[in-house]
Amino acid sequence: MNDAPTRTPAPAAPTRREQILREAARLFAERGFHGVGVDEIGAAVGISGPGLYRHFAGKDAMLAELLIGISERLFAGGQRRVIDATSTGGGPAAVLGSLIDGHIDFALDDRALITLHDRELGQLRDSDRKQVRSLQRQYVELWVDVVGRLHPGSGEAEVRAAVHAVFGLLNSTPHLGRPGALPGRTATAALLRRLAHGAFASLSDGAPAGPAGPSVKPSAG
Amino acid sequence: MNDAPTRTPAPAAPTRREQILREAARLFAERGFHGVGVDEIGAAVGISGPGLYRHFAGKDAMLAELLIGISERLFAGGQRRVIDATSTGGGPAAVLGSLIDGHIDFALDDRALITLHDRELGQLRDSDRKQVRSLQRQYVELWVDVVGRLHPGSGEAEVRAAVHAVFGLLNSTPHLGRPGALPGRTATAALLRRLAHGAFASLSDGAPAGPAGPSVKPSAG
DNA sequence: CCTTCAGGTTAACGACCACTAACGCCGCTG
DNA sequence: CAGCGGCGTTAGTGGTCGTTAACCTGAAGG
Repeated sequence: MNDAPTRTPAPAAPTRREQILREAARLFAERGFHGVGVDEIGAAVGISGPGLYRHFAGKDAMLAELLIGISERLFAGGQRRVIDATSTGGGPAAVLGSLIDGHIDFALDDRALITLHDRELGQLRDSDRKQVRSLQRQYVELWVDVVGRLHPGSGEAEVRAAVHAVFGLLNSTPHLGRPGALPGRTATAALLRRLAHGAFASLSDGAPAGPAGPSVKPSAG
Repeated sequence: MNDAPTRTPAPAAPTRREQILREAARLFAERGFHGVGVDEIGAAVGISGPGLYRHFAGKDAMLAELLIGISERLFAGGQRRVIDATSTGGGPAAVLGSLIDGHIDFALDDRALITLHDRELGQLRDSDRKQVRSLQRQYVELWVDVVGRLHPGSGEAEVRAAVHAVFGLLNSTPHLGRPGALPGRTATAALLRRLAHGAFASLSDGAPAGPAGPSVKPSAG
């Protein structure tokens, strides 16, 4: 149905398709899928409007390829890291550390895709959405497995929720893109790493949930 | 609810406006601002299409009122909690605990608004967007102040980034709305509280960033 | 009873937008 | 040179959607 692989499919897909995908991702992340017209996408790569249809079946196809690609890369990378860290004799702590590092790399390198990942899923056709969700679920499972092994005292539902919460933490990178943010990529990565490890560490802490003691009852707004 | 006589003009707008706003928030969060038509919003409250224009100047006005309302409530609530916790003799730890609890309440009670908060900001008119951003900045400042006081060893940029990251963590609630998630609201709140405190605690930990030791060098993705 | 007004209704309009049609240019290959 | 296929162009088309116009209804109020 879709355009056949014109050339070598995998290694060095040349220029235009990737260029279009990158700009489309950026624009979709900035203004939302429905907020961007095909003319804008075309203009962003130097061609105009319907010229895009020589490379993609439609606007939906671009989004689908983006979201499926993200999910695949996330899951494949996570899987690889689990295998590598395990095969080199690392325990669950090492595996989790590698997963965190990998996710941070992804979040820092592909902010636009991170944004799209959980924003425009509803715009996909049913089949594509199912595929993305399946990949997401498998990726989450990698984390739940290792976190559950690290914190046997926590129930699976709790671990799963914690994993999602830490995803939210790591995926916050688009919000800190301000001007004079952190010194650099390395510092940001280090900070996120510490925060993520700190969050997970609280699962087995002896410390209770609320150290604030009295706290202020909210009641009325 | 019926305490106010129906003739009071301005202050207590009765039911319809609020009803429309609630449904609009839900729909916008589900399918995005541009993904929802006015007919759908109208249908959700039992009227059809252009009837909404008796209550709002337009679709944009609904979104603006939603986003400004969220930001105002967030900031006002945070401010109140800082004052209350401080006046009752609480130190920075107590203040931070109260801020966290308040944000969790908000995240659990108004998932749709949390989603809109950082998703549809770009759709606002310039003046409205400025107002929302200003309120957001002031809210962040509340957190940065207290977290900075709790962790004097961290630079301001680092603290700011950590605050944003913890916001991402706490705002992850829309992603755990699955079927058999956590037992209940209380358990979810307790978990989020622990995770947030754990993340902040890592700022002053003696523990270095990467406890995984050797870890797997990622290089290419 | 007649007026007024808030809160609806349906019909229509205008803008926008994804997509298609028809055509042009250019570097191949034979 | 002929022809062809990849890649781009502009003009047009159908559909959707926000918004407005014109009209209706029912309750309050003198």
